[in-house]
Amino acid sequence: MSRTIEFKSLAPHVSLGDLVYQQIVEALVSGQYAGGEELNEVILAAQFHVSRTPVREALRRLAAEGLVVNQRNRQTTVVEISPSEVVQTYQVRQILEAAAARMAATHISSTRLAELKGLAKAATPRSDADWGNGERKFDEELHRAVAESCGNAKLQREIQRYNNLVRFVRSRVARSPQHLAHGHTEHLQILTALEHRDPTKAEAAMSAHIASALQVVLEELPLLARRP
Amino acid sequence: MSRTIEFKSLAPHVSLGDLVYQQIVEALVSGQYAGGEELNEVILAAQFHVSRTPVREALRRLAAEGLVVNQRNRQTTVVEISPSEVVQTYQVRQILEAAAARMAATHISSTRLAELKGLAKAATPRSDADWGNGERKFDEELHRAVAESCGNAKLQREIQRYNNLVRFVRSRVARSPQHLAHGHTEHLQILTALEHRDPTKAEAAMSAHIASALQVVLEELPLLARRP
DNA sequence: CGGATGCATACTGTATACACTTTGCGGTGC
DNA sequence: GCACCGCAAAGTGTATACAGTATGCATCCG
Repeated sequence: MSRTIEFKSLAPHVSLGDLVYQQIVEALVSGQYAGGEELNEVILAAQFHVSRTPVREALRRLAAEGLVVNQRNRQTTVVEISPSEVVQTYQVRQILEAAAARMAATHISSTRLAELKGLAKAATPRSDADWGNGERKFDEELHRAVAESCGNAKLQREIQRYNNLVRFVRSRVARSPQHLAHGHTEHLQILTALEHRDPTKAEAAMSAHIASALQVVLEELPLLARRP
Repeated sequence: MSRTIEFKSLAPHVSLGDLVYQQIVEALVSGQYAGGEELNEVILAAQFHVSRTPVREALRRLAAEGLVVNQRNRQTTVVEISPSEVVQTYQVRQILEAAAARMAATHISSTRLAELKGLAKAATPRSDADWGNGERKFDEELHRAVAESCGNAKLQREIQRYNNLVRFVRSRVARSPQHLAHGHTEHLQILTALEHRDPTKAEAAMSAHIASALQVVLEELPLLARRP
């Protein structure tokens, strides 16, 4: 299994710990590690051509975010996601982002709204094969805009922090891009509620959106068992 | 300023990093550091009679929780809490715990409810000087019970993690114990809603409770300026 | 043949040494 | 006198050496 990793990047004032962290997150979120797999500090250090110190730093950070588990004197292991934990993760996301949507309805700037409308148009598929990229970008930007525009930096921070776990969980269970098409009308409803500056509707739309995303994911759950 | 710290405790399978972390949290939450104060790794290591490694670990963890800030190549500093950040912190807490209360209404066990009722009785003051301890214990246990009984381990974890920041913020601004007396009837309303298994009322009661706790704190805000 | 015991091994936990970055101060040249 | 340059000190970032702990295996005893 070739899992060699290249970087030693050109970034000047970013610590190796940060780089290693980002690399491992990317690897985890793109499904390169199996649930329960052991992450050996020495091996990782060799792969990244750094010492154990930055690797340890990254692993502790990942553990704090819930992507890996480390018990004292044991190798840290990639978290195993049970169906019930998928539900729990989406529930927490629902709680955080629904609240953010409610607040964003009164705080979001009109320029930001205009940006989103542009992306929404771009995401509308010309052909049916055309889904994918445009919709994914719209999805990401919408959620990001809601978090950034909620008017509460601490809530924004929690949402973005939690997003790593969400991406991790999703990468374990969602394979088909069907949820993208599925989510388009929901996204538009959220956007419309924001345009109308309607907190209640924005909250409800976001809540429904995440609930339905969970449903889509749950239908694919049998996949959970067989992972690389 | 004698800030010597004793431990080197008897705990067998707890790492020094954990111990240092707990000690610093305790120090931060009990107001032993001023906002903006610099936390020097070497000095802390000396105070705890350990090397810099566990200290660094603890500091990174605290940074992840938002109690301190560290920029690359700069000393980590204790976070400075502005009035607006007090509001933001309580808002996030409100979002998380109100949701937990709603869920706990359907999940909490009757034995747990009985425990809480016992504490509630014990917290009712015989004399007026008697507030304080009983009420604080009731408060803590109620919030803990709600988090633990919400039926979502991930939500519970986020609440407990966030609680460190809440305690930190509160320690900066709340001086008088007046909020304890103030909160008693609100606590009872939460408990009653839980007993009635009424999610909506439980959520509303918790939400109102935290909002009013914020109000009490805001009235003491002038204190924010002058800290040790 | 089964089980317990001791040892080797492979890790993580901690300490320490070294490198790099930032910053403030002092000297020097204009 | 002022500005700029350079250097030294202090502090963090990283690497590495050392210590401690859990675990599997082999061996020995019953």
